[in-house]
Amino acid sequence: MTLQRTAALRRSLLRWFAAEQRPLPWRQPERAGDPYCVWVSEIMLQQTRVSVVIPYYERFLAQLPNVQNLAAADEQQLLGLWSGLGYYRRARQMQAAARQIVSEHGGSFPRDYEQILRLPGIGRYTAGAVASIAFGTAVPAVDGNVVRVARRLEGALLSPREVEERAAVWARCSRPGQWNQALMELGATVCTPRQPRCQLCPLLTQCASRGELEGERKKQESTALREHYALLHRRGRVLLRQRPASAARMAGMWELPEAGPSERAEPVHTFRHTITRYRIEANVYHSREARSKSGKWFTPQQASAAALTGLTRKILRKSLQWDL
DNA sequence: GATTCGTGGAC
DNA sequence: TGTCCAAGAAT
Repeated sequence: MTLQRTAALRRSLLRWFAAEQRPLPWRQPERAGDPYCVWVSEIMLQQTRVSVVIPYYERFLAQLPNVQNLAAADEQQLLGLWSGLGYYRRARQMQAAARQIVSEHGGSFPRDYEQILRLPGIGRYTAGAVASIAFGTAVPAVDGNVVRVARRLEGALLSPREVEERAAVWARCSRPGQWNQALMELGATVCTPRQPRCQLCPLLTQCASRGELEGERKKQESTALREHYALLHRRGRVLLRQRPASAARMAGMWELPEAGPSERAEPVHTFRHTITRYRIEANVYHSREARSKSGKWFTPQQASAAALTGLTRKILRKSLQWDL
C-alpha cells in the first residue's frame, strides 16, 4: 500500500469516526486517558458485546475505581461483579495483574508496550489497545473487527500475521488510539460479519471487496448435555453450593446442588443454556433432602451480589421470581 | 495451531 | 429452534 493511499485511508476513517462514533462510557475523556479505565473496558469487551458490558463496567468502576482497590479486593466481591459476564478467568487474571502492578510498578500502570504485554490476561490486542488509547503509543490493536476490515479492504484472506503488519503501518500516526478505535468501530457498526452496510462505509471507494469475502466462515461442533439441579427453598432462602477452587471452569462460583437420581421426578422447569460448545438442558426439581446437601443459604439480596454462575442466576430469576 | 473458556441477542 | 458470534488469552 502506498503512502498516499495510507494517508487517504486515515483521513476518510478518522473523519468518519469523529462524526459517527458511539458515545461509549470508556470514551469519556477522563476515562480514555486513564489506563485503568481503558484496561477494565478492554478486558470486559473480550468476546463480549458492548451492550452487555456497559452496566458491568459502570458498576465495576464504582466499586473498584483504581488499581489499588482491585489488588486489595475480596475475591468473592470481584467474582460477584463479574457474575453473568462469562470467561471468569478474566477477573482472576485482572486481579493478579493489579497485584503485579502494585508490587512491581509502584502501583502505576506501566506505559511500555512490552511491559504491559507481560501482565496476566493481556495479550497483543489488549496491550496495543491500552498503550495506544491511554498512552498514545503508535502500536496496532488487532481484534476480530480489524482482521475482517483489513481482509475486505485488501480483498484477500490475509493471515493474522499479514493483518498485523498492515495494522502496524497504519497505526504510525499522530493519534493511534483514535485510529485503532476507528478501525474497530467500523467493523462493529458498518463492516459487520453478516450483511455489511457498504453504502454507509467511508472507505467504500478505497475497498477492494466491497462486501463479503468468500471463505470467512468457520464451523464448530457442539455436544448435548443433560443436568439436574435441586431447588431447596426455605424461609425465603435458597441453598447453593460453591464450585471448588480447583474446578476447570467457573472455580469458586456458586450454583444449585445436583439433584440425585431419586429426586428426579417431574422437573419444575427446564432451561436451555449454552456454554461454549455444550448445549445444556438443565432440569430443576423441588427437593426436600436438605440434610444430604452441603452449602450455604442465600437471601435474594445476598444472591444478587454473589458470584453466581449465569445459569444459576437464570434459574433463580425464573423459578423463584427473584430480581437478580 | 487447535481448543477451551460463558453468555445472551440477532437472525 | 439452532446457529452464529462479540474490542481474546492461555495452553
